[in-house]
Amino acid sequence: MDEAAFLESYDADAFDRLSVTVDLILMSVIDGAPAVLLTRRSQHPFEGAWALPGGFVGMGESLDEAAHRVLVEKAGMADAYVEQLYTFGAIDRDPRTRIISVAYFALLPADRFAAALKAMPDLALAEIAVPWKGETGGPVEVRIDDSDPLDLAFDHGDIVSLAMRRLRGKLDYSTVAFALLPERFTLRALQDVYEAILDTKLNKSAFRRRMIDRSWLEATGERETGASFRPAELYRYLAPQGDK
Amino acid sequence: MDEAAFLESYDADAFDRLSVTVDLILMSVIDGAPAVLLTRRSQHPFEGAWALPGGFVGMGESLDEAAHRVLVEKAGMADAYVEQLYTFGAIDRDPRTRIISVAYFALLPADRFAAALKAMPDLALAEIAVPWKGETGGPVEVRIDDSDPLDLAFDHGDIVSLAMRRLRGKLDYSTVAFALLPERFTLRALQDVYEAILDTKLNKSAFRRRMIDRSWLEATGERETGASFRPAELYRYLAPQGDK
DNA sequence: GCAAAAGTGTTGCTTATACACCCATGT
DNA sequence: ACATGGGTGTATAAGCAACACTTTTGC
Repeated sequence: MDEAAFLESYDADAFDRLSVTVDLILMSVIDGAPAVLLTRRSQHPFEGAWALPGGFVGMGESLDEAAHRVLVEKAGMADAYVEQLYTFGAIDRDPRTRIISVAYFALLPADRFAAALKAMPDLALAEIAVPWKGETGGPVEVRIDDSDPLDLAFDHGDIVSLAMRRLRGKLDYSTVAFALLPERFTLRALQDVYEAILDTKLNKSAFRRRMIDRSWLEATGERETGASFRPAELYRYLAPQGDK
Repeated sequence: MDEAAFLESYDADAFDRLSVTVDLILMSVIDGAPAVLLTRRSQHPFEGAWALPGGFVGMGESLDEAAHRVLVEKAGMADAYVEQLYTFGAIDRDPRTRIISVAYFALLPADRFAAALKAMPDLALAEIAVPWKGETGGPVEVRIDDSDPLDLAFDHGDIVSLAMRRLRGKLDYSTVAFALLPERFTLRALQDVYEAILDTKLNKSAFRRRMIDRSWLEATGERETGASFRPAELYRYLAPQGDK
């Protein structure tokens, strides 16, 4: 049998087929704290509980395409920095049937949420707190408006914890922080993002030098307005170019 | 309708269901070079081509369980350090039907391959070469016995490239290197692993100090035998304990 | 004694931290 | 003028690479 004939006669049902979803961890830094976008479930299972926005992956779309579709349809965002996080595949993670979830995490500047929150009333922003002072893993706490820590639907609490860990881990050696800021920003705003995610105070001059030496930044020559003190210079993120 | 009734009536076919596989990147360092275990395909598609060992995920097993099953059945290994790498979900990555693949990468000491290679004649070890001298991504070259670079089946070339990049990235800040060495090893052997993966020469004394300062290592007091020169001390990996 | 590799010490450079100080703006 | 945060310089400490050197074994 040649390959064409083989493919012609291939039976896709010879092996089990599973339901596959993508779930989105849409993160930002808001008022000095990391935050994640949640949606209130309107159906069973976990009706009324808070969950990550997600959706089933269709036959005709890649995983990345599905993630972008969910970003638009369920989270009300036009676009964002999106990156695959991890795939969750425990047998009983969903009470309905066997469902595998590919988690994507997305980063957005704080101001990008306003429109979506207004348009879609089942969405809310939750603050993430990292109770473990050390570096290594452990669950995080998620709160909406200073509530008690929420129990998220499914294994979404684990997913958010992993996303938070990944964000911390990538902060220093990658450019993820810039995805959390508007196009122009001050070095102080950049440092605030770092401090919120790492939950520490950083030294001002050391931070400035490190950032400028990396040459990921370009001074625009423009300055902040409206402050009642010396206005700070606005910087812009420079995508790495030569990369050698 | 309450939740029990909802679950009772849930139709798992309301959404598309996809075929899901796990593919294993079984890596080691052999004769001073990174290596990966490949299997020769005996069926269409890509009959005769080299591919990663893999298998379909069944309804009744988690992704991690499926990865371990493939490790045993397809790669002939009893156990190994295994970690999820990435999930590949392009629409046409498999000519048969829509198949999503969750890639796991596994690390083993060089001597653990001999038995499997003998017992399963369709397996082979391929050497990985990293042609790009810089840090960032790019495809790697895979060779069996000094052949020309192989074209692997499916998108397995991309998968191996990503695995190699991940291995490099994790080397410095994690303990993956110890998974590539036997239980007792010399500091020279450890340095050889680092040099093979990073494809650079490292400074001896700086390397020794760095490793010992990390306190991941314990001197056993025993020494190498059989060398015609000063025998080196044997060390053992100490799993991080307090972790604080 | 010689070859070969283990193992140590010293020096200098690069990078991070602490802290003091000056600068520019609105009130 | 002064309060406030932006921005810069310097001094000290920590970490790392280069290199020379000493030690221990088999032959």
